Amino acid sequence: MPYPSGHREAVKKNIIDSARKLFNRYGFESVSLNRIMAGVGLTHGGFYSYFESKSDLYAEVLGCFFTDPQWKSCWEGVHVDLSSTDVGSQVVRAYLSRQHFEDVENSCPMVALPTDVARSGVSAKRAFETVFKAMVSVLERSLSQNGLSRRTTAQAVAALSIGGMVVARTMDDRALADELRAACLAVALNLGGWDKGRKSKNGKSKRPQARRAAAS
Amino acid sequence: MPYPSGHREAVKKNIIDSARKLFNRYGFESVSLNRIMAGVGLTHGGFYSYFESKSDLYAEVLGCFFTDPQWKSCWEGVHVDLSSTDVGSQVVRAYLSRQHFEDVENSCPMVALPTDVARSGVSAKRAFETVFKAMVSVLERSLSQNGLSRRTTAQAVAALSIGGMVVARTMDDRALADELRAACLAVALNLGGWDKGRKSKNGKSKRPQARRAAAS
DNA sequence: TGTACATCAGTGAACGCGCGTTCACTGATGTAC
DNA sequence: TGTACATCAGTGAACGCGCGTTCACTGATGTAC
Repeated sequence: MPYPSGHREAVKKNIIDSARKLFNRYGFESVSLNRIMAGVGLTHGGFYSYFESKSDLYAEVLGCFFTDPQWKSCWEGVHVDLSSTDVGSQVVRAYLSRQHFEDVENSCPMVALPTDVARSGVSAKRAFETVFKAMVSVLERSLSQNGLSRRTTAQAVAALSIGGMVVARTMDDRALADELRAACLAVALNLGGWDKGRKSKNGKSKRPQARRAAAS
Repeated sequence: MPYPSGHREAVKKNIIDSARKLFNRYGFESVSLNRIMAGVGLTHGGFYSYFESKSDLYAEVLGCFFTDPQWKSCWEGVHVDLSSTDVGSQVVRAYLSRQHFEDVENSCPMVALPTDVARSGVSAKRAFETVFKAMVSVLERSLSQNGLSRRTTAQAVAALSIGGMVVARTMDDRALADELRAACLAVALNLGGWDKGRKSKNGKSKRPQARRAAAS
C-alpha cells in the first residue's frame, strides 16, 4: 500500500466536487476533463483511473445529490430542523434566497442543470426524479390543507420554487430577478399556509415581508 | 440581380428556423453549424455570408421570440383570442399542455433553453426578459385579484408554468411528468381565479378537470 | 535508523475527431442585346 | 428566341484548436528487513 488508505476515495470525492461546481456554472458540454482535473491540482491523464468516461462522471455527480448529506442540505435549507412543523416554509425560503441565487457553484442541480438533464439519458433523469420526489415529500408533510390535495400543492410549490430560480437566473436586470424571487416566495408561502394569520385578502401588507425574506 | 429578390431573406429565415429547432432540442453548444446548414439543404461554408458568427446566430434566434408572430403564439397559446377575459386561462392551459410538452423543437425557449441563457451574455438575457415580461403582462391583465397584488400573482403563475414544464421534461417517468403538469395547471388556474365557481375548499372535484386540461 | 524494493497514483505525449472560421473558386441565375 | 455576360449564392478544401481517450512511463510512497 504505497499511498495512505482512503487516499483514492478522497481524490475521487474531490474530482466529483470539482466537476459538480464546474457543471453547475458552465453546463455539462462546456466543461473539459482538463479543467475538472486542474480543479483538484491534477492533470487530465489520471482521470481514467477514477472514472470510465466523462458520462460516467456526470452520472456520479448527479447521483451524489441524494447521497451526500451536505449536498442535500442545499434544497432542504441550510439549517433546516426537520422536526419543525415549519420545515416547508424554511425550505422554500432557503430555496428562493439571495444566497442560493448567487451561489451558482453550490446551487441545487434542479436550478442549474434541468435542461441539460432533459437532454440526457435515463440515469440522469432518474437521479433528478429522486431529488424532486424528496423535495415534494418534505413540502407535502409540512403544508396545510387548502382547496387542492396536499400532493398537488406540494408539487406546484416545488415547481414554483425551481421555476422562479431558473427564470431569475436568466435575467440581466437584477431588480427584476429579485422581484420575481420575492413574488414566487410570497405565493409559495401562501400556497403552503406558512404566511400565518394573514392568509386572507390582505395582500398589501404581505409583500414587504416577502421581499425581506427573499433578500435574506 | 442573379437571384430572385427576397431569396436571401428567405434563406436566412430558414437558417434561423433550423437553428431554433436544433437549439431547442440539443442546446446551443452541442449543435454544429454543419448540422444547422444541413437542415436547410446547404453546406457549412455559406453560413458566414448570412451571419458574423455562431454567437450572432444565437442572438438572432433569441431575438425572433418576440418579433415573429407565429413564434409568439407558442406562449400566448395556439389559438388565443386576446380580447377574451379568459386569456390567462388559455395561456396557462396551452403552456402546460401535452402538445407543448412533446413538441420540443417548437417549444417556448424559456422551457427549452433557460439554463443555456443563464450562462450566456447580456443580449440573450435581455431577449428572455422581454419574453417573460410579455407573458406576465398577458397574465396580469387577465387574472382576478386575490390576496396578493396582480403583478406578484402573474409573475408567480408564469414561473410556475415555466418551472412545471422545465421539471417535467427532466423526468424519465412519464406518468410523474403528467401528474406534475396537471398539478401546476390546477394551482395556476386557482391562482388566476380561472377555475370559476369552485374557488373555495372543494378540491377533489377539481383535480380530474385539471388533468383533462393538461392532457389536451 | 537506514536502505532496497514493490506498488501504483499521477504524468504528458500522442491519437483521431469534429469544431468554428476562412477563402479561392464554381456554376446557376436574371439581364442585356 | 437565342447567346454572351456579370453577378453572387453556395461549395468544399484547408487552417488551428481543443476535445475525450489511451498508454508507456515516472517517481513518490509505505513496507520489509
